[in-house]
Formats: sequence, C-alpha cells, structure tokens
Amino acid sequence: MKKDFSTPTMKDVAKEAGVALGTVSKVVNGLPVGDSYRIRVEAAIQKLNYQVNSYAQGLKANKTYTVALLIPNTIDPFYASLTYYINIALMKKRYRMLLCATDYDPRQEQDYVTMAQQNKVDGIIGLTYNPDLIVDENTPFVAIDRSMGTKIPCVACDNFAGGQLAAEKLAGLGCKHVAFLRSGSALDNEPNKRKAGFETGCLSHNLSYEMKILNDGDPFEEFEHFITEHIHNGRLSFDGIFCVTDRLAFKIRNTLKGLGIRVPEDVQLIGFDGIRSFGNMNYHCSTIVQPVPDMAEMCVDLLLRENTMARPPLICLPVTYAYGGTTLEEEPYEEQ
Amino acid sequence: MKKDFSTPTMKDVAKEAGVALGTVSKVVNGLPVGDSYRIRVEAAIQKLNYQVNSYAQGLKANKTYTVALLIPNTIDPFYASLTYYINIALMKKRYRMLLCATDYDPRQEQDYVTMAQQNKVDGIIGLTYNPDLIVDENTPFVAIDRSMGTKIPCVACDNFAGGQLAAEKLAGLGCKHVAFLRSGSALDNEPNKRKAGFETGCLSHNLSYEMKILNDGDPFEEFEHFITEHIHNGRLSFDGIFCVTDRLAFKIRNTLKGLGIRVPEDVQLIGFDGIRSFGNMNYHCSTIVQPVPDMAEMCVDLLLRENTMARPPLICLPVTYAYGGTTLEEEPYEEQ
DNA sequence: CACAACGAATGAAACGTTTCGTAAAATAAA
DNA sequence: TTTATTTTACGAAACGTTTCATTCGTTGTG
Repeated sequence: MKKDFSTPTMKDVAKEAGVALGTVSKVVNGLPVGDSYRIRVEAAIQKLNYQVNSYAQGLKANKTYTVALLIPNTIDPFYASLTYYINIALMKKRYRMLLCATDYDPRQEQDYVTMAQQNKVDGIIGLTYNPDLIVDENTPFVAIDRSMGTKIPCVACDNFAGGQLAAEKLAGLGCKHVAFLRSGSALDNEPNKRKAGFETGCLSHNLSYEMKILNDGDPFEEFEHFITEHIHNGRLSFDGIFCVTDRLAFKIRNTLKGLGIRVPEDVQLIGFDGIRSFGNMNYHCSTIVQPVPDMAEMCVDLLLRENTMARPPLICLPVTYAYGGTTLEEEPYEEQ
Repeated sequence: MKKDFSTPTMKDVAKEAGVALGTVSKVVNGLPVGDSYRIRVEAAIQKLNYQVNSYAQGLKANKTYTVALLIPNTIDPFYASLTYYINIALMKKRYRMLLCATDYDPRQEQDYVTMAQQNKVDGIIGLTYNPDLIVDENTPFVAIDRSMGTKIPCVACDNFAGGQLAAEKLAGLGCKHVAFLRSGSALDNEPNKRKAGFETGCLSHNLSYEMKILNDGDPFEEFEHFITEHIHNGRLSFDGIFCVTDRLAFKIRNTLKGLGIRVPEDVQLIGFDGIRSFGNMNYHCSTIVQPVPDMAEMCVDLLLRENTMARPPLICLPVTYAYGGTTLEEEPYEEQ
C-alpha cells in the first residue's frame, strides 16, 4: 500500500525538455504550442512516463469530473442495471463514478451525501426513499424515481402510463376482473403512480378490479391470505393480476403455483420493471419495461447541464410492454 | 454544474476562531489540541459549515482513499454481487470506490487502469480476462478469478473443490453417468479449474462422464446439438449435468424443457456461482455457491495490507452447496 | 533601418491541505 | 525570583497543477 516511488511531475518534464512549466501544461492540455516545443515535451513525457496528477488539477479547478451515485445496492437487478447504464453514460462524458451503496439506511445516505460534498464531487445522482435527506443547495443533484422538491429534477419512467398499459393489456387479453398488488414504501414516490394509472386504465377498459396495498414491513403472508380468500371452489375470482414490481410478481407466481393455480391459464400476471434473468436472458414474467438506458442517459444529461434553469422538475420516459410467459398472448412474442 | 459558491477553507476557520492554520488542521484530524482551542475551532467549523477538501489532502498525502473496481459490468448477478460486497468492505475501511465497468473490452480495461493511475487511486481490484493488461508495478492490484503473475495476488473461490463437490453431490443423488458443460474463456483462469475438480470427483465416486467445452464465440446451439445427440428413444443417456455457471445451467434447463426432458426427474442439474433471483430469493438451480462476501472482504484486506510481502499469490475460499430445485434431494432443503 | 505590433514561451502566484522547525507559554526545579 | 525543561501553538514551506501578467523574439510597416 505504500507509494514510495515518486512519480515525475510537470517540473521534471519541463527540466527534461528544457522548456517552461507552463509550456508542459499546455501540451498536456492540448493547447497551441510551437511544434518544436511540443515535440520535445512529448518526448520527455514518454521518457519519464509522466502522468498528470488529477488531484492537483482538481484542487486548482475545483472540479473533479467525478459524480456520486447513491443507490440502495447493486444486487437488485433494477438497481444493478441503472448502475451499469449510468456508469456508461458518465464515461461517455469523461466523468468518473463514485459508487455509494446505501442499503436503504438513511444514516448511510446522509453520510454519503456529506462525503460526496467533501470529495468535491461535481454532482450526485440519487435513488433514495429517505424523506429527510439534506442536500446542500450548491451540489447539483438529480433524483431517480422520487421527487425531492422543485429545485431537484426527478427522472422516472412514465409510471402512470405503465399502469394504464398494464390494464389495457390485461383487458386486451380477455380479463374481466383483475387485481393490483403492491408492497413497498408508502411514500409519495413515483412508482406509486402505477396504481393510479392502473385504476384509470381499468375504468376506461371496463375492468372491475381490487387492490391490495401493503406498506413497509408488512409480511408477505398477507398477499397469500388475500389470494386464498379470493379462491372459491378451487377457482380464483380474478383472472388478471398486476404487480407493482417484477420482484413481487415473481413471488406471487410461486405462491400461485403452490396453491395449484396455473399461470397464465387460470390467471394472467403482469409485473413492472423489465427485469431479466442474468441481465439479458428471459423476462421473469410479462412486464412493463422501464427504459433504463434512457433514464440513465437523462440523469447524466440533466446533472451536467450547464444551464441550471433548463432543469424540469420531473421527466417521465416512455415504458413498453414485454411478453414473459405469464400472459396468454394472441401471438406470443419470441421468447429468447 | 457551476460552482460559483466558494466553500470556506481552513484559513477562514482559523481566522474566525482566532487560531493558527495548523491548529485547525489538528482539530480536523483529531490530533491533541488544548481544550480552549478545540472548542473555539469546533464552533467556527460549525458556524462556517466547513468541510475539508479531500483533494487538497490527497495532493499533500499522495493518497486518496479511493480504490478502483474493474469489472465487466454490474448487470450479471455474480458481478453485481461482488460489486456490492466490495463496496461494503471498502466502506468499512473508510475507502471510496470508483466503479469501472469494462464490458469485457480490453481497450476500456487498459484505459481504466491508466485512468486509475492518473487519479492516483490507492489501488485496483480487477476482474478481467484480458491477458495483455499492463499494470504499473507501483499501483497495488488484486485480481479476482484469474492469476496475473506471482506479483499480483488472486482471490477466487475454491473452484477445484467446487467441481469435486458437484461430482460428489451428483453421485450421492444416484447419478451414474454425468456430463460437464462449459462455455466461456479458454484462458487459464480460475473458473476453468472446475472441470479438473469435477473430473477428479467423478473418478473417485465411480461416475462415468462426458465433457462438452465451448470457447469464446462458440454458439449456444452446439450445446443443444450435444444434448440432442445424446437422446436415444426419448431418453437422455446421462442422468446428471454439471454446468460451469448458473447462467449456463439456466439456459440448459430451458433447452431441456423444450426437448421434453424433465428436470430433475430425468436429469439432475447443478450449476456454479450461487445466483439468486432478485438478489436474495430462490436459487435458479441447485448450485455450488461462491462465498462472495468473503471474497470481497479478502480482496480489500489484501489490497490495503501494508506489508507487501504478506500477499500470497492465490487465495481460495471455500464453497458450499445449495439446493435450488434441479436435483432430487433425499431431504429437500427448504426452498425459501 | 528603426519601430510598432503581434505571437508565443516564461515562471511566479495561487488552489487548500499537512508538516515541521521555531517560538512562546506553562510548569518544574533551583 | 530565576533558570531549566517541557509542552503547545504558530505559520512558512511544500505537494503538482493552472493561470496570467510579463518578457522575449519575430514579422511587418513606414
């Protein structure tokens, strides 16, 4: 871990090349310099294997070309995917990414924000459900999936439209009576618009529906209970289910299997997120797909946008539907 | 993106508190200082909302408390999990993590290593299959899953023992004739020891076996072909399969389903890695589980170890077996 | 040929820390 | 009270860049 080897500095390069310090700086930064100088400096850089010290640069410029990503973890496939695409989007703009996994812990989230500011990151992209998070006004911040006040732009998929789309699909697939299942944060966050969208969609497609909403900490068993009490004479009283996430849909699918109810023959199931096994193989269920690469790109664009005024408070990106084996498609899509 | 607001410096704090610069530095770093001074300085820090500039610290100390993680992506569940636990392990030691997703691109890998050195990161943890990667001798490096010469320590699970364990399990489950399937890099990397371990295990448990090895770029169809040509009268000629990864096992499982061969009734299937759906739910298949949290911890320990001599070239951590529905357990484990 | 005008290299100063030799204050000994 | 000794705060220097006012050398014009 020790760094006793002393790396050459611009001064060394200048001495080696027999030019001034400023000239080396110019060459390194691609600014115009007389050819004879440039050649000598480049030779010296080669010879000494010189590398700029970007922390000295950062000190001078008060800019670090680093952005912090605040996210609960990288294990949940949705977060993992966001992380990956945000990393790529930042790379494209020559920014580095400091990963801050918070494990949903408000304390860690706050610590990371403070740390991020100490590190003088140029901005923060944050997916957090902590309502009390204090973000310093002068560190640019972009939120994902939760609005954090008018000063902070929020990037999300069009959750409302996603809910509508799910209802529309279920109606199109012949469902008459459907259910919406949600577990998760009761906060006024973006994903909770899926419910409203679904209701709207059900109404406009003449679907009758039921809702089962669980908040933080509620046990999964309540869903099982909800389902079993809707079984009469071995038949489920609804023929379509929309789950707020693929994760939940996956659990429900297993539960249904355990109860001897067939998916999709007895009940059709649609999830939300567009999670795939192993990143690029099958979908776990038929699902509303979030445009993760676009969302990532948008976050980075907004964060690095020079004109602070041009930051709308909320950006919704369009969702799509994908077949994943839990619906009775008229013409099944190719399941890869 | 602009930072016109000028943050207070130590000098400002010193002036506010009426003490010397060095005194503020000591307070900030928790070094002994007279109580009356400490109190005044702390008050001033509060008042001005002072934050240390860690890039100035880095410039001075030539140390940045930042480690780069070089990994193909964060979407593959195995990589995602490694990323998460390495992040945690680094946090514990108060280090930050710069995420460098390489997408298997040797060019990007090299760029990142160079960049990492420019950023003066204190070390690199790398999972890369690029045999030509040039790593500067004086940037500490720890490799995952591939040995990169005696100077660079490599952390892996005990792949050989994992292969043996798979054979032992299949034998214990009553298999007589088994197959090993592998696709992936032909490089002399750690995961390729799974094959050798499996062979050894088969021999010591009197299992006859066949191997199907595909290298980079070979199409998956060859596996299908391999399987179909081992079907005689609708029966598969082997009763157990060990796949080199869960990912492959997952694909093979689907293929078998398509061919009307039942898992685990007709053929039992064991994968490798210990991937779970959605990060913490069911295993995708019965599998040899890599101790990812331990591996992460070990990488960080090795990297930050002061004594360079105490870095063994290869560390193998123990694997375990987990039931995931693709084997006929005598007493099936609880499937969560 | 003299002088102005321009272009380009120079190098000192500054960024915000940490460190360390020096000086002052406090305590102990005479 | 004076001197010796210890303790503690002080503040200049240094880390490796970038910037910009200055200077030097060149070319063009009268």
